[in-house]
Amino acid sequence: MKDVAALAGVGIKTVSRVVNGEPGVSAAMAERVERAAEALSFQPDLIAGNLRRSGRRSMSLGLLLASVDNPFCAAIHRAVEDVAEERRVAVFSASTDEDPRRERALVAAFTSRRVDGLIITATAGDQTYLRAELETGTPVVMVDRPPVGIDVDSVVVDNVAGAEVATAHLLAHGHRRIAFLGDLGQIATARQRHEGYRRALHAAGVAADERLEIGDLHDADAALTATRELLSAPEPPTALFTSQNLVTIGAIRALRELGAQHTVALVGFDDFALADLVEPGVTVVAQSPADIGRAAAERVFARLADPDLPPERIVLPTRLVERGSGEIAPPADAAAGRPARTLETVDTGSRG
Amino acid sequence: MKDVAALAGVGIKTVSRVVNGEPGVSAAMAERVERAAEALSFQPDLIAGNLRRSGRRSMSLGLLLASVDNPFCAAIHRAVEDVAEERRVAVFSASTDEDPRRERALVAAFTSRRVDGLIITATAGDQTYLRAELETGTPVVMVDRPPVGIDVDSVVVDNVAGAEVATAHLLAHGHRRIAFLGDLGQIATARQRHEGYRRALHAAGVAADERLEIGDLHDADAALTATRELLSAPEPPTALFTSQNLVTIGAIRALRELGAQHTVALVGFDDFALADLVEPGVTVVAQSPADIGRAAAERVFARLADPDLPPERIVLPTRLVERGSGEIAPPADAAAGRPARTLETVDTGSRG
DNA sequence: ATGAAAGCGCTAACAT
DNA sequence: ATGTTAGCGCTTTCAT
Repeated sequence: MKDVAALAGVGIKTVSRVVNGEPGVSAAMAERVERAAEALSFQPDLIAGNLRRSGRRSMSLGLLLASVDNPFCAAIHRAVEDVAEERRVAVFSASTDEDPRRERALVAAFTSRRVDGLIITATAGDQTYLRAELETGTPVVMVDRPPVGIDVDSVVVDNVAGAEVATAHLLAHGHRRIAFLGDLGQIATARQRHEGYRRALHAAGVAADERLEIGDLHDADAALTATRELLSAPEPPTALFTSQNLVTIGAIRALRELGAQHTVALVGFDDFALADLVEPGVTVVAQSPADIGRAAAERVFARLADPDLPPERIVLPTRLVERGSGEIAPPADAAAGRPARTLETVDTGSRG
Repeated sequence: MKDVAALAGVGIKTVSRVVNGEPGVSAAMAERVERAAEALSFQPDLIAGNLRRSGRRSMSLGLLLASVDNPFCAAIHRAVEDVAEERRVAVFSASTDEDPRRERALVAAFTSRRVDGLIITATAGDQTYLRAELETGTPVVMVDRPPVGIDVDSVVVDNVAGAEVATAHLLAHGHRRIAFLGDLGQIATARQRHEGYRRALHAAGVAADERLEIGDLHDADAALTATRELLSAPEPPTALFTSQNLVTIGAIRALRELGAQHTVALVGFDDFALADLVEPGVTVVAQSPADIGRAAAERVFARLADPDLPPERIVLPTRLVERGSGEIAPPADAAAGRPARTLETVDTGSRG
């Protein structure tokens, strides 16, 4: 900038004015400065500028996801990017792999770069370590999972209700032995989905059977093994409720391996690509990750504009998508001793 | 930092030393400074620090993808992140949506933030606009597609060879009417895959039929429509070669819609999740996006360490994965007038 | 309309 | 072992 000023034979402040399109510069002068800037292929240093600029914004945002490589996270990512881009804000992203220590390290990495806001998929434990950030006024929004130990904005779906709908759907189709395949117990949404499953069983007067409830499945392989074992046990389930993307896929692999995909019913939490193309199509309780991401990013900017906003909990809807796997009836002999079709006509009222 | 120095009753430089773990500070002093820093919950400003620090690194990297939301791109993204994280470098990412203007704007957004390196999936046209960046010494690595108009590092796969293998595979199974479904013509890899397709046909002595070559398909819907039309034409193809992820998925939808998934053969370029779970499994020429991303990121850091490295073109292998859809033989009457099984025993030699 | 000086939060170079 | 001064590239404030 100094060089540009020298070349144009003007003061450094005039260059600053021209570059930032500030008023108070004659056309002739602006022209001259622009030519000099062009000649030196000058590009203003946004970082240095914001060091002194009022508001002291870095025009960047930090996004913490389970993994940028996970389709659910990636959809959130894209929505956040789109909202940020409109405001000329760049986004840093990183993957926690569900490791609380990584989460803290990455937050530190972002805050030391003075991001204007933080969007976080919390991993576990609590987020009290964010207190310092909150005091400096940095907006923090939790996505997908609720905050623990701090009172900040969050964007979540009603996991309990979604899981209840999924389970009720299977009950309505006559199932009584419904297995629950859950993600890591440390993940809040995994626990909530388990809770919804239990509530639905209870509401239908079906006793929970702990042998049918498997947790701590974080990838497709673990889910495959667990499903295989479940189905080869003495009293196998007639239906599965899988509480997450990868778990659903693992379960599908196991069902196909056993040739049981047309006899054992399946409802998954989370939609995924090609869910309609496998045979049978996979019935899911879908979330809209793009909506989650957009809402979170918008909340960051809203709070940046008005720091006094009270923390808000934004709850987005889930939606049951019937594709076949969830509408399979139990075998005639499976519900022996119980009125198998009692709930057949119950409407879960959850579409849309 | 000033405040910390004041509270600890020391000079500002001592604080700097303690914070950065530089030698030459007595244990007692360090202890005192650390306590003061803790009390004020001081977090060093990495950006301000790097303003003066020798080397002048921002410890950040810019990654330009077609879309962060695309599984292929997301896999690259994750690999880049992992390499960068080891070096305590944060990564900015953004999506071009194949728009050259967006590409330029996003590069500008990154360079104005003084990223230490740029990894770019070029969209179209040429990248001469990057000249200025290159002169400042910023490492630029092109991923997935070769650079145009500039001589920089790149990490690509041999698309021509991969497409040739895919097409030869179909030819070897007796097909003579093989359709090509390609991505946007502006995309270099789309053109290369088309070239490989043509070469394979030529090598087998099969005349190209332009009615079987459809281009400019960028999403699943476009591919679905195109496939539907191809298959309902007078002389439909007996096999399809789809040159990209989403195009493959669109084609699968069309095949199922027409009930033709077990009669029309299909080989896709790019692997995708659940390719093995649809019926029949989808035969693909797979790339390894994680390897691509890792190689690109490593190249950035290598060039950062030694700016005089000559630009290198890193070519990664593709691999044919047979899953069923590519091994379907043409109907007995399809090859009328031609020696349908001549190439049956040709080994493409491309596995691994 | 234009420019000089001070300073953003920090590190480099050089004292002491 | 510790502190002082200058200055990174820019914007602010205040003068002209």
